[in-house]
Amino acid sequence: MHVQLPDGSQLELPEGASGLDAARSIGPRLAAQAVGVRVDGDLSDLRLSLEDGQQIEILTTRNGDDPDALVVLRHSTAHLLAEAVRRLYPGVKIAIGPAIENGFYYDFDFPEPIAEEDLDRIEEEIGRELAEGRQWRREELERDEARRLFVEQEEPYKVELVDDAEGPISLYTQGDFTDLCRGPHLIDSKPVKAFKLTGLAGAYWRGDSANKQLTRIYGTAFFSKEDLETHLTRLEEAKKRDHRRLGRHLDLFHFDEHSPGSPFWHPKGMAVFNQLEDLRRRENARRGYLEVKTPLIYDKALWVTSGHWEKFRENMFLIPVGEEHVYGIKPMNCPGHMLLFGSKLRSYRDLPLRYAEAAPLHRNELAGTLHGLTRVRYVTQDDAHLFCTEDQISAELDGCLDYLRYVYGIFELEPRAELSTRPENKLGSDEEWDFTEGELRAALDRHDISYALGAGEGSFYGPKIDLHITDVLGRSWQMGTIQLDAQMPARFGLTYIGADNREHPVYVIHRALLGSFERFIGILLEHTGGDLPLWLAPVQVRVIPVGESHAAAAGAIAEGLRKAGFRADLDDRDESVGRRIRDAELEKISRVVVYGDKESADNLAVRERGGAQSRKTLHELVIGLTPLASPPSS
RNA sequence: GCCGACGUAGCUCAGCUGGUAGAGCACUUCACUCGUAAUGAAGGGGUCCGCGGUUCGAUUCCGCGCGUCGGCUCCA
Repeated sequence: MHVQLPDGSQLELPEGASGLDAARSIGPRLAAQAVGVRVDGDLSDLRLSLEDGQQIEILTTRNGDDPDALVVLRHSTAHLLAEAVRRLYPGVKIAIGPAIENGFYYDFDFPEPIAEEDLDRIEEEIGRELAEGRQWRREELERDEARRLFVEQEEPYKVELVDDAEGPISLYTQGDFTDLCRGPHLIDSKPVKAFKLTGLAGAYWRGDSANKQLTRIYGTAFFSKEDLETHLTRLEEAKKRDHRRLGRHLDLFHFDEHSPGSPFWHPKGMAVFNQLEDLRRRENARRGYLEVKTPLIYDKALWVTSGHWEKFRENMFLIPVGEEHVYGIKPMNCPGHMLLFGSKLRSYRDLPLRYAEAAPLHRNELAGTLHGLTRVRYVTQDDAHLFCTEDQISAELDGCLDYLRYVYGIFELEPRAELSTRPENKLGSDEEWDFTEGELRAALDRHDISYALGAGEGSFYGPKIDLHITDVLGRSWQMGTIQLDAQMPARFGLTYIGADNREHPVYVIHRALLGSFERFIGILLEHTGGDLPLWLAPVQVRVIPVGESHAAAAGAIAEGLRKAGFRADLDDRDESVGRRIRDAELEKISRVVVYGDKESADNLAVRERGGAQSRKTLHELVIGLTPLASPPSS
């Protein structure tokens, strides 16, 4: 038979030859370095037989940048970890241990809890395994045989996995450690040149909080020590861009234990926040949205009607009022907007009706989930509810997606779209969900937006198009969301009078495009490293008088810039010019005007962040900055 | 909420095995009046997260609570 190599050449092999055989026939060095094989684009095990006509690519220890090569390395290292743990901790039960982005983990059920210090001795044990050398053997068993093996080994989690598996079971054995595993794995442990156990965490069996919590050990591995060093350095660099750190250093916001999860916005942070609010308000007005304001607290009865009492109560702050009543602080704007819509009879001529409100929302998020600005209890969404007829749904979705494209384009952010479908605790029938999910899917297709499917991740009242962005530490956050809802308007009995003079059901599109201002600012800080575009920057121009005698004139320049609509300040501290320039750099201020004996309003020394200097009149400075001082228009 | 770690000056952090605390930056004052990334000197500042316990004595050891960090679950 023949297989095709990456350079296009054909390789002749005997029937049933494996990827490893192919590597050997090319050369012994290639075979010695081989870690896996890509067959027709998919990662596969070197031991598996190839078929005639396949395209193959041998992955080796030299493919340190190839995610597939690293997956094999890390997955095998996870097995070494499990072997070490089982030797060191008799009675431990093993669960699963896959490769993940940037590393791997393995979940264990320890008889006694372990602590982070234990990682050192586990690392040493893995080091011993590597010194001895390990070879992996692959075998396939029938399910019954595999089940018997893991029952004998008293590995209940593995037995459960075998029970759920289909077809023959593949096993990998290194040393005296055998694991249920789909593979692929290394041939031997020589390629594991650098590894590190990076963390310890609790993780529920099968990701379900109703199940037992296991202990997860995280680690990473590379084909060279240099690659590991590079990885660790990159992590350190990333931490410097952490929005929580930037928020403190740039004096944007802080948190206090008296109100966990609720940011205190400092004047400079508020300047950023307000710019986003202005963008929202201006663009909403252009697109036919109507600004409203609805109450922050509502009687429990409203939450019962909306379904929040049943589905969302644990996440709500509740206030007892007198003996009889309980009020809930709103975690979402939708119920209030339902009441507003229902406050009078609506005609088809009124639709679509687009209510927008960026009200403060409070969600009692679990303590362990709070995370700087990206997960807060005090949330402000750029929220809107679009009330429309069934016929108007697709046009309204088009409007949302167009708006979405505009707003993310401004920030040069490229979110990943996800279609989140009906969850287990949904309201409404499957037929209704078929319809709403279909509408969202069609809208995404119309706009040629590729998306992942988030099965079961929809809101309890409707499916969603979600937009996700990754933070500086590689964590994915949901930003914007567009949700199509037939449930809530029905629960509120919302209808409109059609041209036929009869009542018809109303649909609602819940949409937030930035998501929340809090999370958006957090992500934006990380993506820009705090170097915000001029229109968002808290201080756009700083004026530095050279000496005391220049303070008044320099102050007038700053004042002139403020009158022209810029956020300008004056640094007349009793410090050297060099010192004040340095501070402006550290504060990431875009433009600095140094004002001394040589300067006048017609001759300013302007320094751009980074060092470029030029001379301009005040007028030229204003004219030059003006286009940068507002976001690109749609 | 769950698992693990951590909590010392405004910030970043030192502080062996118990004897009431330090540095750099920041802040205040004074001198210098300064030209594009740190002028010098002096000074002030701490219920060592909180509450209990052990001890002659607790920042240090133990328990509980609160908060933060890394994960899990959940979510904008």
